Amino acid sequence: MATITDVARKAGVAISTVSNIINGTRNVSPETTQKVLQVIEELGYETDPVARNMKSSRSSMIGVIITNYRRVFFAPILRHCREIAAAQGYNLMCIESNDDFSLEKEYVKIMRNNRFDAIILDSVAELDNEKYFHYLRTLSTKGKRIAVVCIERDASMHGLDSVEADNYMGACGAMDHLLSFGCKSILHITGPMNSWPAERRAQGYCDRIAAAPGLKQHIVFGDFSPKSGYDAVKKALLSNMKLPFDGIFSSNDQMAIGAMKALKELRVGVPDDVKVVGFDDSFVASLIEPSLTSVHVSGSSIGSEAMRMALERIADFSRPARCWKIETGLVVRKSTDRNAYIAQDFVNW
Amino acid sequence: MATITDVARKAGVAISTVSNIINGTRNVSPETTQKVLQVIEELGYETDPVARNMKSSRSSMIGVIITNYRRVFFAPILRHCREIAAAQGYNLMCIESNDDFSLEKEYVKIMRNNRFDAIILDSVAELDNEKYFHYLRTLSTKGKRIAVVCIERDASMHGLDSVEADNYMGACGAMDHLLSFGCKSILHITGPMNSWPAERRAQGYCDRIAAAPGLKQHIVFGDFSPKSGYDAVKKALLSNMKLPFDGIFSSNDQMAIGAMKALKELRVGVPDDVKVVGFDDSFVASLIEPSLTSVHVSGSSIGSEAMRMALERIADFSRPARCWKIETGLVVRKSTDRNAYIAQDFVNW
DNA sequence: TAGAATAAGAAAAACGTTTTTAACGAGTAG
DNA sequence: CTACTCGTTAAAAACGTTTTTCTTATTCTA
Repeated sequence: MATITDVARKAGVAISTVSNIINGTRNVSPETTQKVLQVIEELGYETDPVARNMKSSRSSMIGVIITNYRRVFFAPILRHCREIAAAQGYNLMCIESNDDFSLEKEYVKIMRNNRFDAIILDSVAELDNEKYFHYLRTLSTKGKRIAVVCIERDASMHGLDSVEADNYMGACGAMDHLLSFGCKSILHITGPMNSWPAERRAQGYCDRIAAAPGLKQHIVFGDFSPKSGYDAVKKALLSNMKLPFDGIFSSNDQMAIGAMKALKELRVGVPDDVKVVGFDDSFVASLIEPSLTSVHVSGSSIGSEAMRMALERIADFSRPARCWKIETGLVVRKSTDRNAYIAQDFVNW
Repeated sequence: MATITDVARKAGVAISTVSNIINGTRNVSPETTQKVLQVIEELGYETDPVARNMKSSRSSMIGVIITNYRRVFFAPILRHCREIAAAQGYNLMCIESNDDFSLEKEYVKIMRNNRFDAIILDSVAELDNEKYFHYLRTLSTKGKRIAVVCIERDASMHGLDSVEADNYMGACGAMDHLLSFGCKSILHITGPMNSWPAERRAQGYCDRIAAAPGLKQHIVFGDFSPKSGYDAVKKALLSNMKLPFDGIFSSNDQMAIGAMKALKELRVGVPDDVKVVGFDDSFVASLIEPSLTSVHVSGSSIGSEAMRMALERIADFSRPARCWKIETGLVVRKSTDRNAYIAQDFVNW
């Protein structure tokens, strides 16, 4: 591997001159530039990113920490993060925390120590974990500055840029949809306890139940996995002789599908006996039969907005933190309305 | 951030002594060790990985390049890669090439320049791309040594460690299964052209068709996306009045599910009119209705074996390259056999 | 035309480590 | 008592950049 020294020597100029040409740091005469560029070409020289990082504390790397690769929801987020980052010369590096806070912290530290320029973080931390969020905040304030953007939660009160889908309103919309069919008993299958979106969705459920005269909460705890949705229904149905609910609002699609699987095994009709609504509108929603009504969350928007925020933050660390809310929208399919039809459904997959 | 110099000064020893203690490079007297360790604790010193990398060309990072996050198949691979790597103190960093060879090359280069210690690579390169594989080979032979392990293809003839599912035999098994039901016309939906597993699976299909008296090839090209499976069936059925096939062998589950969706819309019964077999046995296979018969490929084995190979390679760059074959197995579900039953199906999800 | 301002390039100092080489006693053998 | 090894520790040289400071030559202004 040729080094900058080799280039300088072969071109007969000083090292600093080569550096200035590469980075456009200072004026260099056209002739010198020309010659150096040619030598760089000849030698196939590439700047060593590690040495550059060492000296300038820029790595050109942006890290994304997601909770779980199994959640198909993350695919479009990562895709768009990468695309936006690449357009500005940044390289994406992704890791999964496996819903484990200590693993998340470990990777944040690794990225900090390696001077990543930004971190897009889908955290599982409690939102009132003052100490942790303060620590995250220091990453963008003290010394080497690392832009931190939270996704799927609003951490702007902690001084962190955030991008979040409007999970609460999405849940309300889903509930309104079920209620509009006259559902009298709606089961909610939650996500894992440490998921902020899951918490917001549950809150929407609770509020709508509270506002509907005569309706009672019926909650089963899940963990976003299909199996937990399946188990939730099996459990609820085994303990009762007659059908204890006529609607299901699931905190994500994958559990909703598990739930529908269980219903089918138990010969319960969807949407006739039970109407089911999922969340995320991930690709599986349009694939299964009956297709799944779901709250659409634009992963691509989350990904690109989060990355845009990160890049803006890198450009200016002084502006105040913002939270970008992404609108959700209900996509009605056959799991609630047997006549629903969407022309170009799952066209993106 | 405290540096090693701060530690040395405060402990009243030389920098090299501190380094030796941290890395266990040389004997240091117990008293000195004790004192230095204490100072490290007090100062909260952490070794700067960038500086270490600069000097020693070890980054403690292992990169994984997968083709596409949308393929749910990758989740367990990544999970297990991370776990095995973490046990030895390595950090995983993952990126998707989006099935794009130039992007793949770019990321290989980035990982090389950043001195990643190993790269687990799901390449989309043509297997006869001598130049590229030779380049990959040089990464582990010349200068700074980077262990390269290919997954989902056998690149051992190019001197690269490989881990690969036995896609060919898996495909043969799937075909034998369909043939055992007396299927007379089997449609194959392929994966993308640049996917080696897809190529092997197609080869298994072709060979079994050739060996079966009176059967003809019937191939539609897909790209692993559900939509392409859906389109494949729609196209095949629109052009014919009567059902042109009684079996479908799809190169992955996601296309098989798209195909089944199309069949359902066209009121074709599965498994009665058409029997469907997928590949990968991903979590969606057990979720849909009817559940999907699929060739099981252990993503967890691929992930952990690949990482193990990488770690062994790091420990010894001289041994010859190997290819580890992962056995596949058919998981029979209701898309081929209406009476199939699996007790703890999709228990892992 | 003297003196200052400007431009281009060179030299050198860092960044925080690892690793090689050197230094210094103390113990041991001849 | 010299010479040698051995066990510790210190000193210094890298690793490949960026960036600050220093030269030198050239142009501009009064």
